[in-house]
Amino acid sequence: MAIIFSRKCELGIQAVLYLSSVEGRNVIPSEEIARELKIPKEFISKILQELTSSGIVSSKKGKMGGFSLAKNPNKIHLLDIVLAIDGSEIFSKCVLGFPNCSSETPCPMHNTWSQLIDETFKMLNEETIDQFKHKTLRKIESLK
Amino acid sequence: MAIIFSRKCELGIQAVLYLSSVEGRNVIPSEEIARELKIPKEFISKILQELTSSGIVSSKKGKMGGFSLAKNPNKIHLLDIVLAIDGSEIFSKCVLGFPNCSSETPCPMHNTWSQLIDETFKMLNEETIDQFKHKTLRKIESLK
DNA sequence: TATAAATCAGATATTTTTGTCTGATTAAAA
DNA sequence: TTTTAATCAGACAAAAATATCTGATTTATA
Repeated sequence: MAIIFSRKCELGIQAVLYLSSVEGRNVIPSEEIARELKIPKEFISKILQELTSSGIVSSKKGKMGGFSLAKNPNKIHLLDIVLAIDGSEIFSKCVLGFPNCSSETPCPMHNTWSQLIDETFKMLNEETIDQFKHKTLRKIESLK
Repeated sequence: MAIIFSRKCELGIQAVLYLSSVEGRNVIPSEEIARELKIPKEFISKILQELTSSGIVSSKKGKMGGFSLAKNPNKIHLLDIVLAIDGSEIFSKCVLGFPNCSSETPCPMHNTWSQLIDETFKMLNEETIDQFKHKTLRKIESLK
């Protein structure tokens, strides 16, 4: 099966969007994120640990601890999360899997594909997570 | 890691492009395809079997047997190969992995992503493999 | 008709991804 | 100061994707 982002990346984005959508609270325990997004607690806390170490999320240990965004949501781009979890390979890798694909020795699909990937990159790089707040709230609601 | 097409799909496209690029020969044994594309013979013949059963490639058993395209290369679209191997999920699946994503209950990225996926679909659906012949020949050459 | 060269089917092995568990550590609050 | 509720690290388990192996079958040709 073809996929775009790894499952970890999908859930990482979901969790960051969730953190950006809750207002007036300091930190959110992973139990709540898991419950609201209907995903396993252990898995999402693993992912949030990764995002903590890459500086997108920050964590507070101990009782009353949990996770929060490490910076202003208008400074967090979707691209940051994708790069932190899935890396940059998707933007450089040959779509047909040829080992030495480049503009010098392009694969048959190289040019057409580059355009699509460039657009995707731009979108992920331009969109910041604060732009999704209302959409996220609606989506969380629809999961109930 | 993020991916677009599965490895099987990448190699399936490579193999079909290879078959479309050889001229004046009836069938090509998987050993030759594997050698030219520098990939394992057993794996590519497994993939070609799948493409045979979906009518894109045809096979001839026994001595002097091998694989060939089942139809005119200007009738084979990239999309055909993708659908045969990876299925259609990539075109309908929620990019953030939400279970119930649709235009009624869209995820935050739904609209932006739909546009990119539509463009990708169009490209795969419009391009036929005969259009890649010269590019394929050059690429094969670069692998040597 | 025997041999050689190929596909093909199914089983098995390996690797990667996904998900779970356990226990250590931390910090708030009773 | 003890209990409780949380992160965090690392090991482990399960599932999926990727790759290999074996042997049966098919067919051309010597």
